[in-house]
Amino acid sequence: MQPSVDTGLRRVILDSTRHLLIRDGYLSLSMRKIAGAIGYSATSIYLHFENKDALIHALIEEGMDQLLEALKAVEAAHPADPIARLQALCRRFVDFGLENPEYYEIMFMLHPERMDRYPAEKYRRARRNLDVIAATLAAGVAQGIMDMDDVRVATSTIWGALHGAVSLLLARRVDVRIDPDAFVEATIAQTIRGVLAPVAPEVAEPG
Amino acid sequence: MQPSVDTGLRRVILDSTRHLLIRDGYLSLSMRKIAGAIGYSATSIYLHFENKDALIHALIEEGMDQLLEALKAVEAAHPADPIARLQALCRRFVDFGLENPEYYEIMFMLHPERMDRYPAEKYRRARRNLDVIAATLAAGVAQGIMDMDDVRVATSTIWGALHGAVSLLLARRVDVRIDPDAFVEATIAQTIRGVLAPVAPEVAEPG
DNA sequence: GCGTATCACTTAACAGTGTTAAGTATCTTA
DNA sequence: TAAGATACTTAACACTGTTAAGTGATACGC
Repeated sequence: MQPSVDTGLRRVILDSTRHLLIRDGYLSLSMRKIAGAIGYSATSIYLHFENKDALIHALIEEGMDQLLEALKAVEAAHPADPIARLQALCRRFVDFGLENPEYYEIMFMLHPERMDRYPAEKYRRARRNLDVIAATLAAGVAQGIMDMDDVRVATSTIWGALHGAVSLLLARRVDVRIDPDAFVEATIAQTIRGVLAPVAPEVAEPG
Repeated sequence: MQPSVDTGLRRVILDSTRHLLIRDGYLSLSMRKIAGAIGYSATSIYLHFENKDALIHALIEEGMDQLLEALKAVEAAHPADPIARLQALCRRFVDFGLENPEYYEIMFMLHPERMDRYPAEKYRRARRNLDVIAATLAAGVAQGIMDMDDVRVATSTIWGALHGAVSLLLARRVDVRIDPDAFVEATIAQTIRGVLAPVAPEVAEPG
């Protein structure tokens, strides 16, 4: 589909588009604007990307990889305690969204219909991020400190809760009288609580 | 701003726009398309609405009122038990989103920047929906069967979790191997669990 | 060296968008 | 009957993504 040889311009387009996206937002991102920024005609972009959606897809992939890297780092930093790891993963996900709002928007807030149907292969790429959470939940269940009906479903509900919090914050839909940090804290706390195993009632705590 | 006398055309525009929105989606909604549907020129719409955003705002208000009505009905159906009421409210919210995806999209998934700044008065209108949840939480706390640091924050986190679930489902971002109903069930269950008061440990259950 | 093909790009254009300025009937009122 | 308001229209502007056709340079086979 794309020319197998990377002429260099493809890379330039990607970098420039990312820059414009972060600076001006997705809404004002146009092919002609990108073209102007790189000093080429708008149609030259079509020599390197099938259409605008394909260009955005490429950026989404970059964002997914970036997020995965961040989550992997968190995972490595908390090898022992799945609860602490889950908490740190949640926080990192939320922070990623709040720190990269334009990236988060194209990654998670655009409809597949609005985008050209997001190809299955790229869905898989996105799902790798969830796998980090799923692995943490599985570890928690294995250690007996977490409890849930289905790890896969729980992974998605956690993701949903975090995504809801991030997208409401980004859209400035949360009541201004509520401190955003408190909102995030409460969301994560509720998320963690939802998967904790109930304290074993028959065994008295030592001391 | 708008002519104080409702000429009738304003109402026709609103009805036709709602119809087109539901049938074809927000993405393909254009002023000329609306104009064609009502048999007037596109510019005639501007005699009744300041711009496209104002027209969408009017539909959002309708949607908010519709949702409020639904939530109020749920509230009335569960006057005694705040937990059952909260559960029913959550389900009704999710169902509203899934049953009215196009409405839900303009109501909750459009950015305020993307829209003309959503006027404060209308934010208040939207917030009335949350007040129903907040009142239920307050009732639960008063009865000692719910527990949370801050009712307002908890209201928003619940809303966030539900909104996350709905928007992921609408965007078809949830793993296809996961049953949507199970996903919704788990989300609501987790949401409820997050606000329940811990079972008093010193009092043994009867039997 | 010559002709041809290919590559990387351009210009021009199409069909669409929201929106504004100016024009035109019709109906009301002094 | 003249003036003015009302409710609409047409034409146009500046933008959008995208495609078809054209251009100039470079590479390649003979």
